Amino acid sequence: MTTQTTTGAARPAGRPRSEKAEKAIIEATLDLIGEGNSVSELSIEAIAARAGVGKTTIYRRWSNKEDLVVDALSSLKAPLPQFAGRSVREDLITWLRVISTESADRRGRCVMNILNSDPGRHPRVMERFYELAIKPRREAVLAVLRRGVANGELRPDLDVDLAMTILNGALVWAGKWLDHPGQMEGIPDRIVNEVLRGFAPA
Amino acid sequence: MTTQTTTGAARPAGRPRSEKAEKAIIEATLDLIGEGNSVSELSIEAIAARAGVGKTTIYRRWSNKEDLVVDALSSLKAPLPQFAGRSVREDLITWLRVISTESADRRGRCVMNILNSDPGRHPRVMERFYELAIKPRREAVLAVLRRGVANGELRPDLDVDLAMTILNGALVWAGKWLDHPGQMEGIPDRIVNEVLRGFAPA
DNA sequence: CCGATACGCAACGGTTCCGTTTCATAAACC
DNA sequence: GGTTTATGAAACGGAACCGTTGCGTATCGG
Repeated sequence: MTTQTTTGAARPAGRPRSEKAEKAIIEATLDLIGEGNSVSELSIEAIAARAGVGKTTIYRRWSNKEDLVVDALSSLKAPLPQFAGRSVREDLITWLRVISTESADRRGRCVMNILNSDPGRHPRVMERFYELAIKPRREAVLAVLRRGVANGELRPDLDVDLAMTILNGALVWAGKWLDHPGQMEGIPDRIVNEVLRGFAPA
Repeated sequence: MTTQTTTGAARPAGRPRSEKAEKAIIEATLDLIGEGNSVSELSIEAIAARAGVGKTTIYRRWSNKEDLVVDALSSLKAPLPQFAGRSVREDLITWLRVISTESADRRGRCVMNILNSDPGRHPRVMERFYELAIKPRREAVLAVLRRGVANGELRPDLDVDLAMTILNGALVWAGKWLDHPGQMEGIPDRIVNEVLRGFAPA
């Protein structure tokens, strides 16, 4: 039994694990996902090489690839979009613009690539990812829609869940079939306008 | 110089290529795609094993994996859905129901898996696939929407392209986030109803 | 300094897949 | 029968990656 001077968990003897290496590994993982690699296509060797790290350093921290990916995705806490609240229309446009804009940076591409991957393939990864990156925002947007139902901006019998599926699905689908990001320019506004008015004449 | 008794292309001497083997190879390829394998994940060895065929037989016909996949997808000519034409609402519901139903069989799953794959990864495959399986149906549905605009069922200033993106995107997105196929039951009807009426009150 | 642990690196044996070659056999034509 | 081509099976060398091990070095606490 050694003398214990500090309270709390005993610090193990020897060289401590490198924070820098850990960051580099997670960054490398996110880079590779952002570049379009599916979870199945990720290889520990590629991650180690990209991070400038030995494979040992990875295996010492994570026992398998999925655990690593789950931890990497945990660093993708997306900030909740700030809704002005002046109108539901405005907030929904803001929401779609946020998605659209974020798809340009690395984190956004990560999110999109994971979203577009087969959910049945890596259930633990998807579950964690959903809780972390999707659910909070989903709740926030649902609140906007419910506010609209409550204050008469939206139909009282609107299915807010389905409404959100329509909005998100439309934007993602649009992004998938446009070659150049520039074409996404006015899409959020146009989608919101069309679905608010409806396709049928007044 | 040999005597030429038949007209047309000279039949080469020797054993002819087996039609059966060719079919088996393509079926095996579609099976594997339908089971969720991306094009990158397909391996010639797995295809050969599944088809009960030697690798030689594959390499003799296709010089690379993409050529094989392109040919395999060519056998997926989706029949155009038959629209009753009584109303645009009805035809759009029919359309979404067709997609939804087809997602259950192997060909449909193939289509969905290819659609959900990264378009930038195998451009030749995607291009061919779009021309073959997407474009014709897209044109047919656009015709339905234009008919609606012309006869007053839809708003005269409706953006039919965007409208179709919204419909398809919503359905695909809904299918992605439902675990059991049974939950898709009334989704097509509900989507069409919501987007025709619009989220805003009349 | 010493013991303990982590580090990057290189190498290991094992697996999967690549694209090619060899082989005995099968199926067409003359 | 003889020629020619295709077939399935097996094996090749090579590549990528797996998860592990050993090595020399670096970095902590005592």
